[in-house]
Amino acid sequence: MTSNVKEIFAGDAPPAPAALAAKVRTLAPSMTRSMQRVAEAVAGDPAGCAALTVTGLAELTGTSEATVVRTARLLGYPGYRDLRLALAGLAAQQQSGRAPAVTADIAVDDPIADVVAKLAYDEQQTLADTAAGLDTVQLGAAVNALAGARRIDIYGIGASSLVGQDLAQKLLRIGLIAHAHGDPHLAITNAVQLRAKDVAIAITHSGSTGDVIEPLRVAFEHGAATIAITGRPDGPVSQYADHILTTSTARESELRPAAMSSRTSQLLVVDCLFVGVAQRTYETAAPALSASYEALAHRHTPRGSR
Amino acid sequence: MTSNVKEIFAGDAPPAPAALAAKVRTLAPSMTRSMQRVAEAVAGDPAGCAALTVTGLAELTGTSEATVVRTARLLGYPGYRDLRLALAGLAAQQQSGRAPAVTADIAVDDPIADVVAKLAYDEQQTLADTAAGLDTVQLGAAVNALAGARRIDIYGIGASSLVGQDLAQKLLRIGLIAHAHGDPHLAITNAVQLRAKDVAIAITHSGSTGDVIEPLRVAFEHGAATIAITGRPDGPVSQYADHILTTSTARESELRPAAMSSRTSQLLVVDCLFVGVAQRTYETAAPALSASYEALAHRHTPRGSR
DNA sequence: GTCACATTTGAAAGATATTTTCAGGGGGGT
DNA sequence: ACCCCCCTGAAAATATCTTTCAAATGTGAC
Repeated sequence: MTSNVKEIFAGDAPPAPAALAAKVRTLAPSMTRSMQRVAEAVAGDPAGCAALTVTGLAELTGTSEATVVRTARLLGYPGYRDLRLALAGLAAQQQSGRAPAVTADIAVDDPIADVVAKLAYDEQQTLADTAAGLDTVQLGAAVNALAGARRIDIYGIGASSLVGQDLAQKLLRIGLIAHAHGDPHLAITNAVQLRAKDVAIAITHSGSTGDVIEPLRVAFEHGAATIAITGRPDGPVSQYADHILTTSTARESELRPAAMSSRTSQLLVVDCLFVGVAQRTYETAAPALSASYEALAHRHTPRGSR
Repeated sequence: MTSNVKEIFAGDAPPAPAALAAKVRTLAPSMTRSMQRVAEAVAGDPAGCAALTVTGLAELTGTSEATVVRTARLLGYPGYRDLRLALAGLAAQQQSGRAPAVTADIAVDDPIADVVAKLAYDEQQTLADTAAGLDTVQLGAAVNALAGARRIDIYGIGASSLVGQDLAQKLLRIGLIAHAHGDPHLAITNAVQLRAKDVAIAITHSGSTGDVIEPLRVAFEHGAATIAITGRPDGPVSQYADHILTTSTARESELRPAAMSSRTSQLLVVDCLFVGVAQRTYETAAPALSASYEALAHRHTPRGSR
């Protein structure tokens, strides 16, 4: 047990996960020259070495396969194959570690990969914020109103109009009578028809979009239950809303208009409403959901279905 | 470039690091039964599988070595060896990183607070998967095509129609000529007008929505650049797409229809396209962006606007 | 300075693991 | 019920990894 380093480590160390760099430093002194070259390469560029075969690494370091294997053994692995796996793991960890560079604003010269990462991160953040800030009592009340509604009118303009359409589509699919209005005049004309047992929903990020507030006011005054989905719960729209659902406001930048995160936020709220209503009306919703799915099936060409 | 998934991925995607779970879900539908077993094992226990040899994994899944290799290829790796390395990386990331907060399906009797939490979590997951699985090379090419386009036509039906409208709205706002078509017949009628320098975009989660594929085919045959945003890159729609942008597929349940996560995924892709184009055309886009913002200001009642 | 010994090193043989080939079998369509 | 196509796994072919062994190199003693 004198000079054989291999024996010192025998049996004790399960292959090292991330302690590899440290182990290299620890053991370097006890290594022969060519082994040190290998260890150095491995510690210096785990990702690159993980991509190499024994022969490749041997050539890169100007040594032989045997030396590479000996080095792997010395580091505590049964063979080169296992060292390679550990190397891949290490590389992945290192890479994921330096991820949080994405918090910065999107710049004009950002490579496309950064844009993807930053957008995804921002939207995830928006979702978390929205979920955290959503008042479940208000949400529950809104769901109740919707579940028993005779008719549902939804008002939204611009980007919010699409969110309204999304909600209307979903509610229709579970058998409710919902309509999304894009045109402010038609919206008001229709709002006049509403009465108790009906529900009106206004979607406006700013909380002060006149074209959306007006129809909600009319609905409110005619006795319908009213819901506001807005990022400004203190805005004018709230005057006429029985239930206020707050969406989150994320910082915006030139290349990332507010419309993006408000849309994400609004959609989450809308999904929550939908699922809540679907739960409440499960008896009728379940068959309706599968029915609409079946009806669409023939619209898809058979190929690629398996 | 028809139905061969291998070719679709050839050359473009360097083996995925953390996108693996997402990729498994994306490609699972196009897999054969035994391949699915392998993919399932791999996605379910990356660490465990990384420790296995081809033969071991074949035995574990009750299949043959050949099938394991085939699965690895389908997932975008040159062979099993490389899949194994990626697996080791994934395992390392998982272990070092986050708690794998398991999300149960949304149940009928879930309290509303749980619904909010689960939906938010699922959508965050969808975003992460989409970002990880998005091919930035394809994305860059698509952005290039859009940035120089004379005219842009967008096809989407049902839920995807809203995504198309969202994209059209955004592109219009930075001075591009974009139109989202909801009606299949009008879409085809318009597609005939397209020629080189024009871009056609088809949005379909299933990749096999005839009403969307047809106009894309027409556009393709008239020499327009074509982009497909789909969850099934091996689907029929890809035949006529110069650039394929893959959206992620999340598991769905009765109360959480696939439409929800596919919409989230599609919107992220669309946002990436938009920001990419805005970067590329910054000179004209920047003034256009602020101009449209100013134009809207008077539509908001003064109170609560700041 | 030279010899003897111990140690390191790489070439090549040997053992595993991976990939490819190919023929039999099962499922879906007509 | 039949046929065709495509999936599937056994086995051959190849690549990769491991071991062996002899030559080369360095080290210390005389």
